Amino acid sequence: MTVLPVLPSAAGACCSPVTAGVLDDDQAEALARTFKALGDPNRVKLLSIIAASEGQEACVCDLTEPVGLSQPTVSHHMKLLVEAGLVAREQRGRWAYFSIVPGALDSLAGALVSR
Amino acid sequence: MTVLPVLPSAAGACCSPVTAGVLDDDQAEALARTFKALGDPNRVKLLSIIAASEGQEACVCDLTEPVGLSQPTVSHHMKLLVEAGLVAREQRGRWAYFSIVPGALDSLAGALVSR
DNA sequence: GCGACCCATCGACGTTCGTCAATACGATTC
DNA sequence: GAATCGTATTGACGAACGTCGATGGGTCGC
Repeated sequence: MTVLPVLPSAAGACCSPVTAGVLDDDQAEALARTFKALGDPNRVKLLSIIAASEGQEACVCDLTEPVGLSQPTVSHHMKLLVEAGLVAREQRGRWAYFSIVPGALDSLAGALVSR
Repeated sequence: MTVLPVLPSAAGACCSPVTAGVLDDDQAEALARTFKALGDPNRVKLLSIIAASEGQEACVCDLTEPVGLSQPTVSHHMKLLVEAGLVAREQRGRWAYFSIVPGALDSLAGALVSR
């Protein structure tokens, strides 16, 4: 099926910049949840590795070695990135391919820009 | 003294987008440190309150009530935002005024944009 | 100088996070 | 079906985080 868990948080975040008025609790929490997913060096690095890979996708086996973490730990980080709506997971055969959700980072950047 | 701890992280982050290749450990850690500062709903809200205030600045006394936290907790959050280079602290009389560092959020957004 | 005021720091507490080894699950191959 | 491979989940542990009350340290007005 590969249904993408596109969170309403990301959609809501794109239209309410931090500097455009006082955010309500839901908006602030949605934004913080996404930023928290980027609040770990290994997850940031994982994201950049995927973006720099062939066809913007990579499997866990490609990610374990560059970050120097165990396979379960990488799988855990990837789960968080998927739940944050930043990365999509697609099962092909016995490999799981991860790719960056198009526009996810851009909409997040839109929540930071002053105008 | 009011020396602003302008972190090299912010400067480094502006020129190395996540999607422009595999980040090295220092770049990833610098980015993650900034994102972690935004990984709490109350800090995101504090940031928006400051941005929406008169003259883009506010004192702790203005911030305590909107977020519903105690004064020491707000002070703690503000310290983290200052250390992340997102907010500047200026002591005027017995009040401490906080303001958003110009361009800080924009450069952070630049680290997210795909191009 | 003495209160009153605003803010930062300290110590403490419960919660969440990052990590791993061990194990379980699903798909492929024989 | 059995063995193998890639990945996810579980359980456990120490570390870091968010929060508060209590306290300390400047600054202003009396």
